[in-house]
Amino acid sequence: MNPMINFKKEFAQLLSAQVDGQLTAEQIEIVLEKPKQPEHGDLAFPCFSLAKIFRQAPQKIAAELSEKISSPLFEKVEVAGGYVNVFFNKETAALDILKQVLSEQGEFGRSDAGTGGVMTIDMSSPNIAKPFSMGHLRSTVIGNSIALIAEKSGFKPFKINHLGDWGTQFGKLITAYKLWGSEEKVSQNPIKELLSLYVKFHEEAINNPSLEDDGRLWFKKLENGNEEAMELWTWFRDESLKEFTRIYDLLGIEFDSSAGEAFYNDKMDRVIDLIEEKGLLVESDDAKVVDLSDLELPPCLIKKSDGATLYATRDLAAALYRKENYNFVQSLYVVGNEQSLHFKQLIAVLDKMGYEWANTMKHIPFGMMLKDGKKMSTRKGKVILLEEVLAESIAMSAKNIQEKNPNLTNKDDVARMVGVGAVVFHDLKNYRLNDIEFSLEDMLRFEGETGPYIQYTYARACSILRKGNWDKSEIPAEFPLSWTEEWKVITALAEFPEAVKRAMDKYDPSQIAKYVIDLSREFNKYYAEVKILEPSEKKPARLALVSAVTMVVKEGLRLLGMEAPEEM
RNA sequence: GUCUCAGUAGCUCAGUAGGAUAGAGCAACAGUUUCCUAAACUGUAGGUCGGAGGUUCGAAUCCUCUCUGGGACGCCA
Repeated sequence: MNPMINFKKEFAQLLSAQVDGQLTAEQIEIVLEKPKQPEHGDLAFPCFSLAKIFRQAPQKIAAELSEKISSPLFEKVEVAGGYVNVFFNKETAALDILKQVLSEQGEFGRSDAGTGGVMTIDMSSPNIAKPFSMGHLRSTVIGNSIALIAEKSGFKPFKINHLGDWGTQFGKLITAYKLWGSEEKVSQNPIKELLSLYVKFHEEAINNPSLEDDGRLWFKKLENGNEEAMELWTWFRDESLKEFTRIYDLLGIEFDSSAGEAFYNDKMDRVIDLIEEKGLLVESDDAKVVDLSDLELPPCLIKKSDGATLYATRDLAAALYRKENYNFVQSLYVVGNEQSLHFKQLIAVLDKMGYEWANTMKHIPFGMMLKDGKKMSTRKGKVILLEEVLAESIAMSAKNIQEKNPNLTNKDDVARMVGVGAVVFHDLKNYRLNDIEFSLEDMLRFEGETGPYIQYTYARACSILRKGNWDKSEIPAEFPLSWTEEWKVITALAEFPEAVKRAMDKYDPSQIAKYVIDLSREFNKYYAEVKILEPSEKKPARLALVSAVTMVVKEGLRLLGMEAPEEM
């Protein structure tokens, strides 16, 4: 239980008892707000809605209410404008919060809201034979963070890397390889060579449209198990996975399943049969579709005129497979914004098929990584490689360490944590749906609201604890403090559980990132203002506070998929 | 054309189940280290919240219209 909730509940109950039954404590709790200005206290009740009911000026109501509110939890109740503002008893509140954080440590903020239900998360899903681009980073880190937040919220996350290892693109690639490729070149530098073949295919296809037909033909052969096609496909796939694994290792991300699109090849007929059985399959221009016009959606294409399957068919098969094998209570798809229509159609088809669990599937869209204000296109070879960006970021971080802390023992490790952290945090700190204009300069900025800033805050706090010989298992029984300087840090700590809840409710890791920025800012101000290690009767309590900060910052970073170096 | 997402300080963004004086970071300028890591902190400057109506005691937040930009819209994924 979040300690702040006690204060909120107390205030709401006291108010409720004074309003002639016009508002319940629960209703009041919802409208209670945290004032923006610290001089307005810690919690405020706006009286405007009561003004109508009682036909009195809100200021007058507030004044009357304030006289009747008193509790040992509050040190002061004031009236300002139409608000009743209360100030918490800092000693009591601080003690409650610190004791809780220090005893729960990394468990602080955990909830059982998910009641152990399985949440599948379709994420990352890079395309085989294409480089791992900055675009895929978003799905990967957002999905990973949502999984961590879900676990903390009582779900059982199940991360699925739905590899793009099937589709017409492979027909195109095989065509291009047979025309212009060389085994030697591909072996030497697989991804780069395959990408340039893919790009060349699209360049040539502009003047030679029959290439597209060849591509489709080769894909058809692949679907029919043609030996040559299968051999090439397996080769391309293996080489790609090697590269992807290198990146996932760097990011510290693992999957519970890497069943890609090809995995569902033998599960397609059944889905199509099922759709047909329900009488949903309609023929249209030689293709098979499910009509969705009653929902004002374009029809969902199930089978092409040449009999080959499509993306939607595979996703339907995958949805069915996941429900049957994992029995999810929620199924998330962390996939770009531009595919919203596809997921609307997917859910609509499942709904029409009579699966009541269709509405437990959720598309978690995110904005695009833009280059010069435009979408990046693999076909035109306009991609930015994640691995190169990570390498630059790590190099930059190593350079900083060399300048600022040359005696650091595990330099390489820390450079990796900070370099990777900078890139991950940059991606997660803003609202998911915002487009991001790619800027290496922004990404490698290590000052201000950045990953390194948070990690630095953590390292500084750890340094103090080391010098103060703080034992983190020790929880002092009392803290003889007035808590004026530390009050903002303490309230920031108390807000962590709410940030986790918000992040879960909105499937939005940026809620955690923003929280961790706020907490770090408050701590850094405190650090600049108060000499924590200076001998004083307050020192043990201050160390306890610093210890609590390290625990929450570290846990916040963990939920974002980032590491926290104890020195940097 | 239809649908959809967005427009807040020079730049990047918070703030939206309506609430008090719209907040940060970067960039600019001025400071802070004999003292716990200056990847930090303090201060100055910077705004008709795209525009116009409307609802309301109260609107960046809700409704309508409008302008601008991104994206999607059947045989790619």
